[in-house]
Amino acid sequence: MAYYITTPIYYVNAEPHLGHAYTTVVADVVARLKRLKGEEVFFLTGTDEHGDKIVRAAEKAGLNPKEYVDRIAAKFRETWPLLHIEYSRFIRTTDPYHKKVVQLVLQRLYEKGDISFGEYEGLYCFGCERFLTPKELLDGLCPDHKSPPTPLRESNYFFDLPRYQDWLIDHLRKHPDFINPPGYREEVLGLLREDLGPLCISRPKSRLSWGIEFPFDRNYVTYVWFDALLNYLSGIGYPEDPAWKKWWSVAEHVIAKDILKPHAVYWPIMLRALGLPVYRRLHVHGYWNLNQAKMSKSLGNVVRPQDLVARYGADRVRYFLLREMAFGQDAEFSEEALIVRTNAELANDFGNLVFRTLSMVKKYFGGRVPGPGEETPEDLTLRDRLLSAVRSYLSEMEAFRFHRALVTLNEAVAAANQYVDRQAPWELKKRGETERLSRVLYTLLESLRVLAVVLWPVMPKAMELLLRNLGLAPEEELHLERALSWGRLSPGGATEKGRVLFPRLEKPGFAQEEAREEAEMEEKLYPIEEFKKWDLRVAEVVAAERVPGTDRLLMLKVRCPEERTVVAGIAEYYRPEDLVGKKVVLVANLKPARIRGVVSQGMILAARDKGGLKLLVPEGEVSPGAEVG
RNA sequence: GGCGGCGUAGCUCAGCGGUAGAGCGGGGAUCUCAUAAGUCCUAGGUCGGGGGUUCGAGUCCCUCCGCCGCCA
Repeated sequence: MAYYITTPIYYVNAEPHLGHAYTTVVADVVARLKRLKGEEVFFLTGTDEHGDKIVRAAEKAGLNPKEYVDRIAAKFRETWPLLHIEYSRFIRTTDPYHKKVVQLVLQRLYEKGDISFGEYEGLYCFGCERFLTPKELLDGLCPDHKSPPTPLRESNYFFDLPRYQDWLIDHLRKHPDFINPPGYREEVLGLLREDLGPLCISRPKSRLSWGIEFPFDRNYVTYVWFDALLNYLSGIGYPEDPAWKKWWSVAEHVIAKDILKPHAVYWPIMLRALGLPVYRRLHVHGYWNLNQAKMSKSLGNVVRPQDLVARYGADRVRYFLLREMAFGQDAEFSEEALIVRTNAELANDFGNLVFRTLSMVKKYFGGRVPGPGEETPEDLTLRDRLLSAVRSYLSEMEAFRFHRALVTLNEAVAAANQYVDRQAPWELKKRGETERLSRVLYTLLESLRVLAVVLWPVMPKAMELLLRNLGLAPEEELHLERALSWGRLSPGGATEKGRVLFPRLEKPGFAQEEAREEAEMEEKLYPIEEFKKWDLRVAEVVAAERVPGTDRLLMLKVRCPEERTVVAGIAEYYRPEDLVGKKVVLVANLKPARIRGVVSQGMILAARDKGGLKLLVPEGEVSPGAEVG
C-alpha cells in the first residue's frame, strides 16, 4: 500500500515558527506510522516563494528576491532535521520543474475555457503597490500611507470557479470523511451555500514581476494559490514521472485552519477542471496560542522551533505538540505546560517505568532477559490491557486524534506501573520466588518493547534508544505486526539499563527568572527624595502650532508662570487649536534640548496605551506654576 | 454583517439524551525496584446566561453574552 502526505508549502516571508513545526511534525508522525505498518510513503514539504510580500520583505532585507528566498528556504530545511522530521522531498515554487508544471496547467485550462480575461476594479494604493479591500481602509484612507487609494481598473485572468461549484457540493456530500475533523467540512459547505465568484489568478508584470509567467500572455504572472497549490502535483513528478499516479490516488493534505478555503474549495476545483481525481483527505488543525506569561523570557516572543529543541529535545517537543492539542481545535502553548506535561507523563510515568524495570532486570538477573515462565491471570490481564490500549491508540492515530491516542497509551503505562506495585518484584526476590520474579520482569520487558515500537513515530530517537537498551535492533523491530506478537524477547538476551530516557525538568528557567525579576523590582524602588528632584508644575498652554516638516511634533508656548517653549510629540492625537487654554503638567527642570531646530524647555506629561495618548490635566482649577507632587 | 468553532472542577481538557468525568495542581496515606519517581484515598463544578422540546439535556432546538477563525 502507498501513502502520500503533504504539509503546505510555507510562505517564506518569515522564518519557521511553532505553527509550521506542528503541521510538519504531524505529517512526519503519520508518515512514520504508515512506514511502521509497512506502507510505502511519500512525504512532501517545501516553501512558497513568489508574490509581492516576498518582494517587499526582500527589499527590507536589502536583498534581491531570489537571494532572499534562498536564505529563508534554507532556514526551513535546516529546522526540520532538528525535529527529526524525515521528508521525502522538499519542493520550492521557484524550482524550474514546478514552474513548468504551473505553466502547463495554465495553458491547458486556458485552452479548455476555464480561464478567461476580464476587468477588475478596485481601490489601489500606490504606496503599497497593491489593491486594498474596503475592510482594510481606515476612514477611507490607506492605513499605512494615510492617503486615499485610487480607484483603478485592471485587466486580469480569472479562473471559473462557479462552473464547478455544484460538483464540489455534491462531492462533499458523497464523501463525509473528505475533510477532517468534520466541523471543517460543515464550514466548507457553509462557504459553498453562497455563490463563488471567479478567482483572480494573475497580476500584470508591470506591478509584480516575481512570479510565474503566463504561457499565453507574457504580460502577466500567476498569483498566489494557482502557483502554490500545484506543488502537490509537481512535487511527485506530475505529469512526467509515471509514479505520480500511484501517489496521487492516495494523497492526504495537512493544513492549519487559516488556509481551509484554498484547499477545500479552489484546489478540488482546479483538480476537477484538469480532469484529475481530487485528493483523498484534508486534515485541518487549529492554532497554537502563545501564553506569554508562562514563557521564559530568554526565548523571546516568537517561539522558534530550533530554540525549543535545543532546550527540551526533539522527542519531548514532538510528544508535547501531539499530546496537548486536540487536533482541529486551538490549543495553548507555554513552556511551563510543556515541562509540566512531559514531566508527568514522560518522566514520572513512562520513563520511570522503563528505568525501574531495566534496573530490576540488572539487579536481579545481571541484565539478562529472564525466562518467561508460567503466565498467571495477573500477567495476562496486563498483556491484554496493553495490547488493547495499543489497538485503540493505533486507530486514534490513524484518525488524527493524536491527543486521545496518547491518553489511551498512558493508561496502559499506568496499568504497568500498578502491576509493578502489586507484584512487588522486590518482595518476590526477598522470598526467593525466582520463577515468579522472572515472569513478572519478562512481562514488563515485553510491555516496554511493544510501547517502544508503537511510540516510535512520535519519539523516534528515544524509542530507538529504548529498543537498543532492551537488546534489540531497531531496524529489526520497527514493524508493527512483529511488534504486536507477544514474546519476541529471548531469554538470556543482554539488556542495558542505560541513561534515564526523559530526565525530570525542574523548571529552573522559570524559578531563576522570577527571582531575577523580583531583584529587578527591588532595584527599581527609590526613596522619595529621588522623586523630589523633579520640578513638576502646572502649565497653561497659550499657543500651539505644528513643527514644520514633522508629523508628530507640536511646538507649545506655555505659562508656568514664566513663559517657555516646549516641543511635544503629540500631533497625532491633539490639534493645536484644541490645546490653547488647556492646563497640563510640565517637567520644568529638564536640560533644554534642541528638537528640529526648536529649543524645548521642558516636557509635557501624558499617558499612552493602545487607545492612543492622553495629556495629564489637573482635575479642577489651579493657577499656572502650581507645584505638582 | 454572514458562516463556522469554542465557552464543563484552580489549570488543560473528555463526555454529546438517562443519576456530572480524567489528568495536572492541592490535601492525606503508603511501598522502596525507580528520575524527591510509583501506588492508594481525597477534591463537591447551578456543565457561559435565559427560554423551549422531552418522562429525562453539558448532551437536541431557539435566543443572548464572551472569545477565536474565515468571508464580505
